[in-house]
Amino acid sequence: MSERRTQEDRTAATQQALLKATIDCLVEYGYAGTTTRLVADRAGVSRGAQTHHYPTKRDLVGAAIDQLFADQASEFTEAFKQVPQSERTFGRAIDALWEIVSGPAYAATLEVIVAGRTDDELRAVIHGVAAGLERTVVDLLRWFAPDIDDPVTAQRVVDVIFTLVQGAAVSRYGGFGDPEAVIGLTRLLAEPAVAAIHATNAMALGPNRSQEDHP
Amino acid sequence: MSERRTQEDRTAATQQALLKATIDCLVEYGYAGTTTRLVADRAGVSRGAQTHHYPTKRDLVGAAIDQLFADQASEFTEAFKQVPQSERTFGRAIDALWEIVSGPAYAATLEVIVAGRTDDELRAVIHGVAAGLERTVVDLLRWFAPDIDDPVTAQRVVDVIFTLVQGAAVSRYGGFGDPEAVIGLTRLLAEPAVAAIHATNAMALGPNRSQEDHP
DNA sequence: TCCAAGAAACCGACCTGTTGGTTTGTTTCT
DNA sequence: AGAAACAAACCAACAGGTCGGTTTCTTGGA
Repeated sequence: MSERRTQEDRTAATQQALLKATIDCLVEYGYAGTTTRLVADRAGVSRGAQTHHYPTKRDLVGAAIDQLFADQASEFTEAFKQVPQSERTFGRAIDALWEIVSGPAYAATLEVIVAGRTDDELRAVIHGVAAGLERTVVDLLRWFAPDIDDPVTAQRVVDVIFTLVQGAAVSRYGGFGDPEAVIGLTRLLAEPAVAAIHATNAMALGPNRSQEDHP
Repeated sequence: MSERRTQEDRTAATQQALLKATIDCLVEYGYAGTTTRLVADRAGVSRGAQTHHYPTKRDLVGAAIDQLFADQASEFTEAFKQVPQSERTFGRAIDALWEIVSGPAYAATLEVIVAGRTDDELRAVIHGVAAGLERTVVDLLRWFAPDIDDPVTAQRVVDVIFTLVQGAAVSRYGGFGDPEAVIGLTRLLAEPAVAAIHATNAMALGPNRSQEDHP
């Protein structure tokens, strides 16, 4: 019965448990409702251990945000990767996106985004990891639209789609409108919209955003 | 110096001050940071008075939500009404929408929406007033697109636009993407999209949403 | 190989401040 | 006089954070 675990293993285990519990609590009770005690309990970890690994609540939530965004990135990649080659249309991508954004992970994400609105340190953390997640999503979605060569255009299309799906998620939380219908409509219009963007791309968009990231 | 005020005046004044202070606090400190003491202080009202008019925090915030959504409705109407007849294009409407959603009122709204996600009573209040606000916005935007006769289509278009703008607002808070660019693009694509919707409207959208509200 | 000493993980009691809500009393209008 | 609006003291609950002490692993010298 003697299970001798290395220190590294122990820290990894409890930290993992804590972060998972934190994310769960964010989903279930919101940011304010996510107390350190609750997290510790849920993680099956003593409060002392929690404070040892994450001295302050911000440390805890900050680490959880890192994990959360990383998880989301994997979730995206996973969901997209398993779409058969033949079905890689924009509509399908939107479906996948919508499903993910409807899940618990995005609830937690929205929670920290809103919390970050009035918490400078938190916001800094979020903005830091947001860029990475965005890059992942962009790369993935670009994968779904190989016909778009211009990286700027691709970026814009992805932006619009993601923005729309995100807005739909918020609408659902708020009880506005009919998010499902919006998504359905978006799915229908996605491809023609891309064409339209291609058409308007050369003109009228000059002034802003001259610099762009390049591989 | 004796200013004799009627009871009715007094209650109206302090309640008004409290609700305004509540909304301000929501904007500045978020839902969790909006404590009853803070609100009372900011309203220049004793805590006793506050508890007299709104015995519980939920009563306070609930009333504030009513006011908030009513304010938003007026703000929308106001902003839209003062757009000259000649400029009533969808693009212009989107600009107005974006400006409003970038303002403090929407920050407070998002705050309570997210809070409502994990607070049943709050959510009930929000869902209650959301319908009213939605109706206002729909009516207003329809005003900007008189060529859309079909109420179902009009509703859908408005839904999409509002969803997009809302998503852009959240994106900005989260540090995602380039919300301004998304809005710009939306403005460019709005009119062609309407045409496309008109084209696809007859087909493929049958199954869901057969019933609709009618004037 | 063994074992002492150090480091890291862990534990739970404790402290301080704040929260929402209650209660008791005072002022202002009716 | 009676009711309301208002004021402030008060309370229990709970938050995040600190702290002394215990257990578990690691390490390096005999």
